[in-house]
Amino acid sequence: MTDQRRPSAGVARRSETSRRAVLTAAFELAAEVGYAKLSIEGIAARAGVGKQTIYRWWPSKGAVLFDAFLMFTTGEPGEGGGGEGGGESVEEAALPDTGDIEADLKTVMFATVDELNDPRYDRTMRALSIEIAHDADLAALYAERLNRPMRELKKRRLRAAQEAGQLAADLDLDVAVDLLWSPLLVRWLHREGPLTHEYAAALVETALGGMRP
Amino acid sequence: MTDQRRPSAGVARRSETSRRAVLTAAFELAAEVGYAKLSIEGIAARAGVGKQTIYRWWPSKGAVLFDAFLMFTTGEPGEGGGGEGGGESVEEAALPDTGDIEADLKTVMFATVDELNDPRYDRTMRALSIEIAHDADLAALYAERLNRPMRELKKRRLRAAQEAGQLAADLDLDVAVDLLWSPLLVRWLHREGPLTHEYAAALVETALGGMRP
Amino acid sequence: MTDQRRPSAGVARRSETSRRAVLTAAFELAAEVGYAKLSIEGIAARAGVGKQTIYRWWPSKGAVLFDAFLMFTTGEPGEGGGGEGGGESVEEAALPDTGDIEADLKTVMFATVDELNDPRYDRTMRALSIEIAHDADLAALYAERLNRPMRELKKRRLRAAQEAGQLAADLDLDVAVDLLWSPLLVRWLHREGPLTHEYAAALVETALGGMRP
Amino acid sequence: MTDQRRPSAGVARRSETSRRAVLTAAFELAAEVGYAKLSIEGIAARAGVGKQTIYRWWPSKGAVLFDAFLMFTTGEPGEGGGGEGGGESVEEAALPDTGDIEADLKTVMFATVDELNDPRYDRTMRALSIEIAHDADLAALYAERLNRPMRELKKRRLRAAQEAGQLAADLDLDVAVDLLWSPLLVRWLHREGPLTHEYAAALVETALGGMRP
DNA sequence: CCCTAAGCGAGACGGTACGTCCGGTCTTCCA
DNA sequence: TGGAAGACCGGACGTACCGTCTCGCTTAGGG
Repeated sequence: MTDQRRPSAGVARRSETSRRAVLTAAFELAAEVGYAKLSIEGIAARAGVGKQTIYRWWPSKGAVLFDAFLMFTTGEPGEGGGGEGGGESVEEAALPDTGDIEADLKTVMFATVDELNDPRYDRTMRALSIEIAHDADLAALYAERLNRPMRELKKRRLRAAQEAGQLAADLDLDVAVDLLWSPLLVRWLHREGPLTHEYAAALVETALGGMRP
Repeated sequence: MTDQRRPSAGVARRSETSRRAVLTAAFELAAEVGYAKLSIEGIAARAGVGKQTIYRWWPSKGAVLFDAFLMFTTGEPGEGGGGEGGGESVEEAALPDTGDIEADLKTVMFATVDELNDPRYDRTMRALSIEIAHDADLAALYAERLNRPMRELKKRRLRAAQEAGQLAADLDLDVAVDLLWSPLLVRWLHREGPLTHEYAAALVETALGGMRP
Repeated sequence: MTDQRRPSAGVARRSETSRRAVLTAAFELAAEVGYAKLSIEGIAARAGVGKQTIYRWWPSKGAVLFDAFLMFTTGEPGEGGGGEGGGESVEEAALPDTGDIEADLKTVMFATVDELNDPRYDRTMRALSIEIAHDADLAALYAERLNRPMRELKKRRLRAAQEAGQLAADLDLDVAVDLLWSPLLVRWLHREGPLTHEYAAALVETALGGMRP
Repeated sequence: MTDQRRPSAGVARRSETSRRAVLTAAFELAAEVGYAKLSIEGIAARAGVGKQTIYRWWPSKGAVLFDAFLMFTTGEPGEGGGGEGGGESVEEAALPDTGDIEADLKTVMFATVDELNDPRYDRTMRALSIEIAHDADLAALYAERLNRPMRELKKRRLRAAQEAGQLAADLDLDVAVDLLWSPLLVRWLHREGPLTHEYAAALVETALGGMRP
């Protein structure tokens, strides 16, 4: 997000306490009140922190929210590039692989559906989504730090299936991932209909088999 | 949005002039400054209208934006009144049908891609999308008045292909529509990558043929 | 206030019902909510009258209040010049005359004190006073229609005392009236101290006897 | 008005610059446009200050006006802080004392008359008077901070005359002050007649000599 | 006895100001 | 020197009234 973490050298002593207080407050407020009423003023107050402390370390409300999300989702580190110590949880994770790609995809997508149906996660994720939608910088950050690792995981599972001959050898895995997950996201974000396991299953089946007879 | 048009009875009717001025101002401002700087105060000023006139007839900034979009997209009516005079443009329209479903889908999706790449349309549509994402009422309105007609059109073309034996007889057309268009929307809204004809073509081909070998 | 009453000729038929409803509403609202929250909108609503009916017949909020005061204070007529039929109540009234000017003055001033201490009268009169203080036109009207008759009454009693040799022959009665009543008004309007009979009595005694030894 | 000036403790202290800008703007605007068009919005704009800065430190428009009047009338301090540094100008002042109470009173009252006839002073003072008339809190403040010192000055001169045997030994000086000045105020505020030196002279003479023969 | 013009209630309109909230910046003190 | 505290300017929020302006309706003349 920002630079910081000039390890020793000059001086630089960002308060870890404040950082965590801000991110925690942001995350909780997002879950409680949603995007519309989420204010930097409110975050600072809830965190017991001066507003300047937020402005000093984050460029925008979305950036705070993003870091908060990162902290509570992946291991911890939040933002500093430093950390090979934190991202591991994502790196080490893997999608289930029972050998049956259709079943495994359904398992994962059902989990996504359940998550999006949880009000707390819904509000947080919705707030983040909205920030991303109108802040290109944040979108890039999101793509790189949150979306890319997730997409890698998905592609890894698809690649395994491909190598097992269950998917077409010339399948573009990025397109495949979009084909499966995007409809879920759109239906959720724009509330175009109920987000059910049935819908997710239909997506998997249709995407796998294709629309042709 | 609102009802109005109690033809006689009470009295004092809504000013059509003001209504159009507001919607025009909203549409133009959204295209010019984007969501973040779109204010009711600004719309009122640009429209030469008292703020109360906006608050009187629309429940939220998003509702104004929605009506503006509706007015400039479909024929006219916006919300009240006209009735059977306006919705026709959408109803009467139809997707191209050359007999080749793959080619026709690409044609339509290329057009969508081009639209989303146009900065003016991008800003307007993005503003509307964001409003929809955090206003369930507006989302319902959008689903009903803007999304449903478009989806009907798409499904009509798919149904024709289905009847011609080019698509599976048991294909769920709603799922099919989502499969094709959602990835476009997500990539656009979250700026996950360049929105190109190539990408759209890949989507069509993969969705039609399926991911399996 | 206004002209109206072109008896026949064109047409002109002001609704007496509305006039009274407006004045009653104004008077009651002034007594209930005081000057600060007294609005033409509120008066119209309470009177069940269109705002235009007020703007048509009165030039200002103060004018309405003035007429209301006039109607509920002196007999009735309100404003139309027509009426030699209404002012009589004031004309016919007279201050008490027991032959003892000091006692009589105290009686009258005690009554004034009591009136000003009554919350309902206080609020109404205060609202009117404030309007008068920042509207020269209204001030002129007030001086002519409400203040002058009252002053005449007072001067009449003083003149009687003067003729009876109880007051100096060369006493300027207007100055005398001011000397007696103004301190009461100022103390009341600016809340400079408690408005008591004692204070009124002291005023009368000092004014009569003078400040010299 | 307000307290403030917690010298150390918390932090962030009030801007003296803003305070003076607000009071200056209020004073000038009151003199220029009068009570009716005096708005907090206007004061803030003219002072180059955020509205919140006014709302933060003053409870009402009248309070601002009062402080403005205080600052431009007595030395300076306005309300908070300074303390013993400001009130002196009034304390040290004194009414003229030539030994002739009648002449001295006329001198002072002529000055008052001239002041009230000055349009700038008239508008300012009228605005303040009106605010006082409908705000009891402000009235108390006014009585204490502006009226009391002035009254003290007047009583001091009257007391000197009393000790010199020119006034009755048992004269209530407060009543005497009211007797002399209130008629001036009422005639001015309600515009009951021309405010002339003649009128003031008549007041002094009548009050001194009494109404009796 | 109808016709017509007014007054009427209702209330929308373009505006101004209200008092509040928040965004970002700046300043002061403490640790 | 980073951080808490919070004042500051700016500007949008949503509300309340202002004074003006249609609307249809009602009603009282004059034809």
